[in-house]
Amino acid sequence: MPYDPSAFPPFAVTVDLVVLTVRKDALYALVVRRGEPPYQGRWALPGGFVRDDEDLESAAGRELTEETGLRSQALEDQDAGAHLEQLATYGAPQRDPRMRVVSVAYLVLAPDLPSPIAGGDARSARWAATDALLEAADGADREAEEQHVPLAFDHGEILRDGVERARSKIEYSSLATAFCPAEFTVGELRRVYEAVWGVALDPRNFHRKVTGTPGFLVPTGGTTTRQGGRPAQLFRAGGATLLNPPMLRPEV
Amino acid sequence: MPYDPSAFPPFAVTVDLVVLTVRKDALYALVVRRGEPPYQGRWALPGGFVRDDEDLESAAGRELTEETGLRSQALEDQDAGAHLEQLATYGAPQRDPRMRVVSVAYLVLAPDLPSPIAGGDARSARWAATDALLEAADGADREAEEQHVPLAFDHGEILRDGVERARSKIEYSSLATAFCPAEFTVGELRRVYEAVWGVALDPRNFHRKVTGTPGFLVPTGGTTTRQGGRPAQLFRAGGATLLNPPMLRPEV
DNA sequence: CCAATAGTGTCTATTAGACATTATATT
DNA sequence: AATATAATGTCTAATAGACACTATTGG
Repeated sequence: MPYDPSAFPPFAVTVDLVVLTVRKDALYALVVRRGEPPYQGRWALPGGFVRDDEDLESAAGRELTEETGLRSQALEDQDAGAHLEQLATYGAPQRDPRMRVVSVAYLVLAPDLPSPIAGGDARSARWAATDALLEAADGADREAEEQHVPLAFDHGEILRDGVERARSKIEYSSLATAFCPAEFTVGELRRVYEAVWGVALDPRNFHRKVTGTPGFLVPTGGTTTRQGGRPAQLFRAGGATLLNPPMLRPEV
Repeated sequence: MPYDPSAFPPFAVTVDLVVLTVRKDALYALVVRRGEPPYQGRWALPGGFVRDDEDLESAAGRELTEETGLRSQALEDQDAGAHLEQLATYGAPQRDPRMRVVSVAYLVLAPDLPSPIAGGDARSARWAATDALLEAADGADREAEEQHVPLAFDHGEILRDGVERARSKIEYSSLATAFCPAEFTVGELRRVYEAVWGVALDPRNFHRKVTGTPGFLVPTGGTTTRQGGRPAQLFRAGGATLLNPPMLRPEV
């Protein structure tokens, strides 16, 4: 096709973030309250327009920092910080009633933050259990109830895809450690798996499995009793990104 | 953010296709020759602009039909036709020197086509071995050689991501059948795995594994000798999309 | 006959999962 | 002492992988 700037329709491009964390033994997502129409007053995923000279991943990282104060951490990096990866792109013609918007969604896996949310636009941001958010997206009949209001736009669908991505990725990658602080115990890592998958795992088999997978965990030498009981060894994430053999999700 | 149409920079949105097929026991990708600058004369992935009122997946399906005559087949459908799924989105600011373009890449897995390519713009389209295309992307030193010219734009990177997606997805899904005709033998399916992974598999263990995985294969009753030797049973793809247990790629 | 592919059977080392036991902290 | 969590050990059924063997075509 010949180059003709008038031959293509103009789009707005945004990034939306599915920021997940584990707290209170459940999976939580970051949502922000919308201040203007459409969907005024409803909860939505954080996000915003991609700037003129900005890479997509840079835009996602910038939005993340603006909303949470977290530093993003691309796939390559190993240091502390949240894991960030591209999730999928959503571009149905009427997904935003104002104009044609294509949104590139990014998935962020973050440890439970000490301060609730320390960002700029934090007044109207909160963590919400993904269970409740996704229930709302399904059962549209009882919206009147407490938290059972679906997310704005197609953000319910995006959140569902993000949760499913997280659930499957911790099977065959070491990403579950992204939900943990820099140093963590085997029990804490197990509680991450249990929260994300929504199942109970045998602590003894889990311990044998993760400590036996090469490159998954590296002992730091320290111990902690923050969970009560016998002191547990502290680990940090090892260099391995792909787990072989994978962690097996029960009865799938 | 308040709604202000002048507040966001305009983007062009395109779809690019990674169309893969198995032929001659190797993985091949569809490429088209560029007629205009930039990268004039170079090979590129097929693709084009998303139209004003068009869904992203519809645009990908339309481009696929235009380029190959194939009917696309979204994830839900089970009938004959190529498998189509979203791969990833590429939006580096300078990836197209003419203007800011965000490209949503789609992955298509197609059976080996009887006629080479029966589409509109087929004059300058061909199947190319992915090995050669990706070698070119790596070793930029010997571009002078036969096919060792890298793909236009960032299409080498997109192709690499598509091949990697295909390699990993046939492990835990029944997608390998998308490379086969409607009816196929266990041996033909095994050659698909061998071509995509680039390994040799034990025919006897493979047979036991795939026929023992519930929902993977459904016998049609017919037989064929098109491969020579003893007649082989014909199968079609079963309803299962996720394989449990997964096929295991050797020595990864 | 031989060569080629299809299909089934057998053996073994490994492993997932169930569960016992010991260790070390707090209350 | 009672209780909680950590860590290691044992047993068994299931399985991946190696490989023997038979079946059925074409040349």
